[in-house]
Amino acid sequence: MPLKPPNSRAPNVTSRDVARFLGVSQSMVSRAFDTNGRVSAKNRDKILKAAELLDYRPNYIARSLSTRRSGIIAIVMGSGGGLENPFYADVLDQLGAALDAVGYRSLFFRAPPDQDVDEQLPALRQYNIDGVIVASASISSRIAREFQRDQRRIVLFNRTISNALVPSVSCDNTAGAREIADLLIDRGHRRMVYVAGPEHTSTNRDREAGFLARLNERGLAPTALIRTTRYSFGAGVDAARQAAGYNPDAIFFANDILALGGMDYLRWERRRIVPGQISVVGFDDIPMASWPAYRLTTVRQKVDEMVSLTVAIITSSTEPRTYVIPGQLILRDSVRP
Amino acid sequence: MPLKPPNSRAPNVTSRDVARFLGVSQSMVSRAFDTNGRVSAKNRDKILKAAELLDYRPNYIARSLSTRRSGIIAIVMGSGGGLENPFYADVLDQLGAALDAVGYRSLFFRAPPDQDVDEQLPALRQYNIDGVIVASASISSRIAREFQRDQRRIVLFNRTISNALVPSVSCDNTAGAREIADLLIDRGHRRMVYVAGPEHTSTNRDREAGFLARLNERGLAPTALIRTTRYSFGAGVDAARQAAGYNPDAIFFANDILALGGMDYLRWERRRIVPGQISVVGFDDIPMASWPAYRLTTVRQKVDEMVSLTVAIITSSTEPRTYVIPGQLILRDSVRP
DNA sequence: CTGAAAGCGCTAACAG
DNA sequence: CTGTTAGCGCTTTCAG
Repeated sequence: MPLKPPNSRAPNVTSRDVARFLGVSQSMVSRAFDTNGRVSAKNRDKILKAAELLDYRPNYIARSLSTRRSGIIAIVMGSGGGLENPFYADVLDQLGAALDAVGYRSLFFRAPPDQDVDEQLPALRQYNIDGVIVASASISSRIAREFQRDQRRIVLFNRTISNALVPSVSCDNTAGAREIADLLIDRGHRRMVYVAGPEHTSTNRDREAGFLARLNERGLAPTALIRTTRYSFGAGVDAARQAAGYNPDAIFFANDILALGGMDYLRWERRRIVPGQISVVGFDDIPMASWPAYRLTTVRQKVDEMVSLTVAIITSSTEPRTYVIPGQLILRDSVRP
Repeated sequence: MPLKPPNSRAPNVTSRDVARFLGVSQSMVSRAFDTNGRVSAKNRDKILKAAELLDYRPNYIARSLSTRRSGIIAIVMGSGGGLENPFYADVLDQLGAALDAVGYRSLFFRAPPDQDVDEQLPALRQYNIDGVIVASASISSRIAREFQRDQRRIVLFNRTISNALVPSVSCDNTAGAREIADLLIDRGHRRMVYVAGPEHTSTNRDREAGFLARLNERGLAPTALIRTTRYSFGAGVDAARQAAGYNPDAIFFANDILALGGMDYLRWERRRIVPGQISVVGFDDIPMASWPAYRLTTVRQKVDEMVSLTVAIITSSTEPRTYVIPGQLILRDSVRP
């Protein structure tokens, strides 16, 4: 706990105050706030009214101390590849809203760049977190299991762990990438380069594998494979610069933000016509992908579906296992007809 | 607290366990974890080691119950005008990081669209929140004061309340807008329209007032003033469509995301050359503003400075008052030379 | 259905 | 410096 002056008495109204006010026992007040606490309808009513009158609200901290639950879900994101990617800003926004809707609060954690969240998780225990959603960051299965053993829910968002058993929901990155391979080949491209995202991310692994596998199945190989170390606009322009050296007729970027950077580089630095001279494709379908200046062809991740599932797992209203949601190819104007 | 099964005993190791293990008192263990608790160096050492050995960590919930502090700061954003504006994604990211750095955690709250956060604040009390940062949402001064009286810190980020006394840090929106007025006039524009953001936001009020005032001082008046109801790309294109009817030679949008939408509309729907036929200006300097496809002239908000100040107020390491940080005019290519 | 009593795990006087 | 003793505000047996 940080640097804080001692506390001055700002006495809150407690359940005991309400009890005294009404001349009933404190535990009855407690029960009145429990949906299935045994209290006569009449008394519950009386208590709820008095509570309102006295401006009483149950203190979650105290409740949490005895129940070992907090009503709080932690959302963990890497600080590299987190909010700086608009896709995850959207994910965070939607997750927060969905969690809110079922009565949970979200505690927002950031994992240090290029480090998994193993360090952070034990700390979460200190807050009696009910569950954690790990998005855009990785975690070891050992830590994950340990967490689960503690009756805490965990779900990986767009991440998977080799050793299964820890539930996850992600986009079908492999299939999406395969579709893109087909699209590009069918449109007559033969000099294709793949711009990979950070190596340790499972999204990149799957997209890369899917794309390459499909190329191979159709008797082709990528002209080059370029690696970036982060998902950012800047990394996209750097990658495109390198890619340009191979004189490609199409570039598939591991995600949209990379693709946008690449596209801008090609158009404004190299004066290339997209898609006239070169096609570019991304993945995610972030808002900017549909902006008129880009009209990027991409694969949409169905975030709303993914979010509902994630929250359903957290609330135990669906089976905790691996879910893979198909993406949706969005044809716009960055690939030649 | 949401729907959750009862809890199964997953007994945590407590300070008492450590005490017993070492044959010292439980309170000594507690003190050992308090930076200025009176414990002999030797004993503290022993305790810290034993704690590590037993994998003991202080339970923040229990601590919070007795200290009435939580080490948690709430960040409140409106769901309209929150994360969907990249500016606030960045703010959230930086606030989170800065808070982390001083040992605080951030609880993320969203205010329902077009509603102030008055409803939410009392709920925060239930979590023993140490403070709250209100960004992109409004709050009544009554509620704010009540919160402060409770020894809780509050700071408004880019929002101000007529009745001062609640600390805030914001960009000098008025001055920034005046600079833009000067820029546009100096570059010879005479048919200028202002595209306003949502009426109830203080950022918009100040930008609008500054722009109009400066125009007036220089003997000019806007050709039109168009109102939007949200800060979004889509709202920007709609506004530009209306603006086009007035045949303006420059449009100042209340913020960047609006401006980007407007620019794309003008270029791709109306085939206008920016800035050849029409100039456009925004405010904020979000990452996309510098993308080659846009090169938007705008006023940069110094987010890092604003964030440091905000956190400093929260940690009481600086005087809680109104801070106004000057913005910085960023000249790019969307205004004619 | 209702009340009394015993904690949840920690901090904070208060003596020694 | 160290141990003892009360709570923080709520949930949860357990009797009645």
